[in-house]
Amino acid sequence: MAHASAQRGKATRQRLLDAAVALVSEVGWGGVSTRLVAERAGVAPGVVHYHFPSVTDLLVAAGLGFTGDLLDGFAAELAARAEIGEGVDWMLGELSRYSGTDPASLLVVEMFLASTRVPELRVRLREQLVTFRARVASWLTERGYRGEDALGAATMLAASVDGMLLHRALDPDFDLAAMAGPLRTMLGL
Amino acid sequence: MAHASAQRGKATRQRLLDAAVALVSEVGWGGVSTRLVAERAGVAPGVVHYHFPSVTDLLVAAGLGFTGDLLDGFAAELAARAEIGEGVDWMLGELSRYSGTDPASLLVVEMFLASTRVPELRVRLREQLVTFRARVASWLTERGYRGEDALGAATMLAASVDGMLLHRALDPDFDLAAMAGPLRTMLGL
DNA sequence: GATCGACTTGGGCAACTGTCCAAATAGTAC
DNA sequence: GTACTATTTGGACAGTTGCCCAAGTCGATC
Repeated sequence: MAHASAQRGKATRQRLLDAAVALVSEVGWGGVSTRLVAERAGVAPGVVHYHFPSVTDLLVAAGLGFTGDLLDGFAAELAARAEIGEGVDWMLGELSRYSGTDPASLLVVEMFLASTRVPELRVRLREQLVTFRARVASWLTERGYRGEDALGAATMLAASVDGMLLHRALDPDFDLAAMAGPLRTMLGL
Repeated sequence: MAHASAQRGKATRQRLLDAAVALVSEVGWGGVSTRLVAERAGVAPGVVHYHFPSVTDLLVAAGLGFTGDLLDGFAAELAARAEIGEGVDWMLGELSRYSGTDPASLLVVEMFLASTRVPELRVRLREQLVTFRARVASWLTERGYRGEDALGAATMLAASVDGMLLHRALDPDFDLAAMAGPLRTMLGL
């Protein structure tokens, strides 16, 4: 092999990314420090700036990796449903697994917020979102969506999901089941 | 008068609250420091801890004051509309004034996020939200909402609004007008 | 053996943080 | 004048921050 140290380096880099994902959820985007992420990854503080130009760069890379995987998985699951109603049911079931205060939800909201202050993050997160909306829209169309604007409905759907997560974080009694009616009505079911 | 200094004190306190509201939007909840907020308010750093036990207490008080006023105004405007359709139109028009990256929107999202780590903030912000949802639900009912669960619809509506703000922050091309269709359908119009 | 490259270490640096507090200020009451 | 209260000042304190870097480790190659 080329260099064994290069392989170890890749592994270290990945551990830093994983640690960053976990820590953004726990202490917030701005609460992740060089030493904290290094300790969590089990490496010396200096390693962080060897693998990444700055702490922000590490957080951007880690966050985008996470949301990219999340959206891909979400779109793939939707694609596996033969009817829109089935998809909505699956979606609400899936949504119930995210309390709004779980690590994944917190990371997503942190990224929305950080993207207003980190231009590169905003651009790339937007790309992921635009792609996702398009995939949902074509899924709707292929399943016989009867409304005029499938992309509009997909956009509304994606925004609603994040809004519900946001409100669920605040309100443990948030009635997710009660959302099924309005959601189905919105999609013409 | 009792004490002129007490009156000056109240004014200073208010300037600190105003400065905190502005700064949370600009630099984020975690980015507001003692000296930064003092400088913005035009006072010495020590004043902050004279009027508030901690910087967090200042931020909580400032944020809750802002969202309380915002939700009150929003509910009052809705109440002034005779029909649900009118209310939705007004809402979308109002929403277009919030880009998602404007100070008010950013403050709201910052508060959602901070509330996951500041218990007192979560409890009181939730109270404001629950009250707001109830006001919207009774507004819907009084205007002849035909669905089964007005509170569910109000909850979905409030969550959707915040979700749209979140997504609009990321995507300047977010088509608000295209949301009118799905929204009206959701409310049975 | 020696040499090379990639990676890792741990400490140094200036700048910043929240909180505290002795001292100063100023308006009110006697 | 003195006494009292409320507010304000600016510096002190220990702790943390991002980033940097000389020195070190370690496996691969000659």
